Amino acid sequence: MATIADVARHAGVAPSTVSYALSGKRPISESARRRIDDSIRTLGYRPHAGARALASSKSNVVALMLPLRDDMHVPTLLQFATGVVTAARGHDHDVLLLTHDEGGDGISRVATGSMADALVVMDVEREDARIPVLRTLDRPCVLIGVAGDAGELTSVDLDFVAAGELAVDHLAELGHRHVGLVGQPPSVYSRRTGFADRFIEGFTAASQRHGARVAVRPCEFTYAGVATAVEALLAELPELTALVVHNEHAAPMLLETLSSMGRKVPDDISIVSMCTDDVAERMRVPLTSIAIPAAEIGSRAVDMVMNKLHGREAPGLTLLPPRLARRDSTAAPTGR
Amino acid sequence: MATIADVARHAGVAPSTVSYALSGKRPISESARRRIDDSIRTLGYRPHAGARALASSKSNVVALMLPLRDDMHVPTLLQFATGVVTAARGHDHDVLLLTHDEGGDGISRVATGSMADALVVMDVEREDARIPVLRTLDRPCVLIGVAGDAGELTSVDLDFVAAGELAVDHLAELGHRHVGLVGQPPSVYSRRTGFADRFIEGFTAASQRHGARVAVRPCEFTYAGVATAVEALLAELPELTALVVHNEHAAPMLLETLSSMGRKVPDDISIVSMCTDDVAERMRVPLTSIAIPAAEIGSRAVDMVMNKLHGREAPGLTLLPPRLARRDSTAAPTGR
DNA sequence: TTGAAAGCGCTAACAT
DNA sequence: ATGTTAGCGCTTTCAA
Repeated sequence: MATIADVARHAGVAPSTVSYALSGKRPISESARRRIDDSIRTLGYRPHAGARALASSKSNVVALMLPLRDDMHVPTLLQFATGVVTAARGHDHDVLLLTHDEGGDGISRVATGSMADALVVMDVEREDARIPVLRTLDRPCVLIGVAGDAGELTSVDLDFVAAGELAVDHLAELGHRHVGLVGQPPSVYSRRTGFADRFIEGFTAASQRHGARVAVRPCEFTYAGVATAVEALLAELPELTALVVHNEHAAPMLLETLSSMGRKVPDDISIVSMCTDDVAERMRVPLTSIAIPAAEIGSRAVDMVMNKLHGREAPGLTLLPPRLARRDSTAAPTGR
Repeated sequence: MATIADVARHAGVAPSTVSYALSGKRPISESARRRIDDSIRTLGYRPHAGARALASSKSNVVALMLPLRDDMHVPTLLQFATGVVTAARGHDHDVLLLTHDEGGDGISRVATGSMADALVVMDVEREDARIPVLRTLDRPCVLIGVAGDAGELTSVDLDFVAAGELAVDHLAELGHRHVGLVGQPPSVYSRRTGFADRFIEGFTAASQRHGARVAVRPCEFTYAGVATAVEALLAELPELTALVVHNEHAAPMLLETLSSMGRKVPDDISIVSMCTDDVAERMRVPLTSIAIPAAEIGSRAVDMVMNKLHGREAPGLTLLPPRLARRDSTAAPTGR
C-alpha cells in the first residue's frame, strides 16, 4: 500500500505538498499538481483513513442509528437510510450503521471513540434514554422525528400535524363530514414516538375546523385487525363516508376488507392514505395519498448535521410540509 | 478526551501496560488491572479508533454493500443487514454502509483506504463489474448470493435450487400434477442475479422427477401483472391445481386475484410461497411458505469473512438448506 | 510482570 | 509556492 511519502518521493515534492494538493488548503503550482496527480494514479495511492482521522481529528464518517423494529414500515425506513447515505457521500462522508438496540452505549462508543464525527438518530421517543447521552456528546447530532424532551437538540421530520390536517382538508373540500382514522398499531402509540400522535392532532384539529365528525382507531397489520378497526369506526360513525389511513401495511388490507363488505371506493367510501407513492399507485384503486418524504428527510438531516459540524447554526426543529397526491380513491360523497 | 497516556499516568503504569490490559495480549497483575480499570472508568477513556487503526492496521470495521433497488423485497434486505450488523458486533466490529451504486469505486475506496478490513457484498450479478475489483483486494470479502463467475470468491446463500425442489416436492406429495410458477419481475431475470434462475432450475428438475407438468411466468408487482401471469399460466396449464410464488410482493395480490376469479385456496388451488414467515402468517389464508433465512445468511457471511480475516480457511460456497412451513394454503387437489 | 521507545501515515503549524 | 517537522493516540518490539 502506497503512502503519502511514496507519492511525494515519486512526484519529487514534499509529503505536505501532496497533502495540500489533496485537501486544496493551499495553492499548488500547476506543474506540481500534475506530477502529484500522476504519481497518485500510478501508485494507486489512497490516504489511510485512520491516519487521517488521527492527524486531523476528523473521521469523515457519520453514524446512522436506525430502529429495526417490526412495527415500522421497512421500505420507508430504507428510504431514510438511502437519503442519509446519498447526502453523506455528497459531503464526502461515509456512513456507519448502528441499530437502535445498541442504545446510548453504541452512540457513545462511536462518538467518544472518534469513529464518527456526527450522528443521525432515527425514531427517538419521548423520554428516550439516548437523549441524555446525545446531550453530553461533543459531536453534533440530528434527530429524525420529534422527540418530546429533545430540548435544544436539532431535529427534522415531516410535519405530521399538517399531514393530518391536509388529509381532512381534502376530504372536507369534497364534502365529507364523517371521517374515520385507521391508525398505527397500538404499540406505536404506547411507545409515544410522537409522529402518530401528531398526525391525530392535526386530523382532529382540522375536523373541528370543518365541523366534521370523526373517530379514531389504532390498527394492527392483520386482516382481523383491519376488520375490527373498520367495524368499530362504522359503529361509532354510521354515516362515515371517508377514511384516513395512517398505516402503510393496512392500506391494501383495508381496500380488500371494504370490498368484501360491499363498500366501493371511492363511491361509498373515500380513502386518503399516508404511504409512499409507489404503494399508492400499485393498489387496485390507486390511492390519494400523502407520502413521507423519507429520502428528503434523511438527506436534510445530514445537511443539517454537516452545517453544525462546520460551526454553522442549524435550526432547532425543521418540519417538512406534506404534499397530497390526488388519485382515484377520493371523490365527493354520493347523496344518501 | 482522555488518551491512553492519561490513563497510564492516572493508574501509575506505562501506556503500553494499559494497551496490553485492554487487548489481553499479555498477562497483567491483578493490582495493575484493577487500577487501570478504575482509571479508565473515572476518566471515561475510549481508545481512539483512528489511532488504533493506524497502529494496528485493523479498523475493526466491516463494510456492507447493499442494493437499494426497488425490485427487491425490502424487509428481506433489512433482515440481511440486521444479521450482518448483529454478527459484526459479536465480532467487535462496526458496519460501514455502502450502496450498490457506489460500485467498484466504493469498494476500493473503503478497502484501499483502510476504512474497513473486510467486506460483505450483497446481490452480486453474473458479470458483475465489482468482481474484478473484489479479486484484486487484499481484504477478505464474502458475497451474499451466488455470482456466476465468482470463481474462488467466497459466497453464502439460500440453496434456491433446493427451495424450488422443496416447493414442488411438497405439492407432488399432496398429489398435484399441474403446477404453475409465478416468478420475479422480468427485470430480475434479465439482471441474471442468479437466485431466481436457480429457483426455477430446482422447480423444473423436481417437476420432471415427479412427472408433473409445469409452466413458468415472471410477474410484476401490480394487480395487472399478477392477473396476466395467472391467466397465462391457466391458459398453458388448464388443469392447474397449484401455484408456487417466488415473489413476496405478489403473494397478497395473488390471493386476491384468485378469489376474484372464484378460485378458492386451497380447495381449488394450492399455494406455496417464498416469503418471510410473518408475511405468510398475515395473509387472509396463511400461506405454506419457504422463508429466506436472511438474518442467518447475513450473520453467516460475517462469520465467514471473520474467519478469513483470521487466516482460517472458509468454504467457497455455502448454501443453506431451505425449510418449508406448512400452513393453510396447500391441500390435496380435489378430484375433478 | 512491566517500561521505554519506535513507528503507523497523515495534517498543519512554522519556516523559507 | 513549497519544504521541514512535530505531533495525533495507539500498538508492539525490545529490553529489563
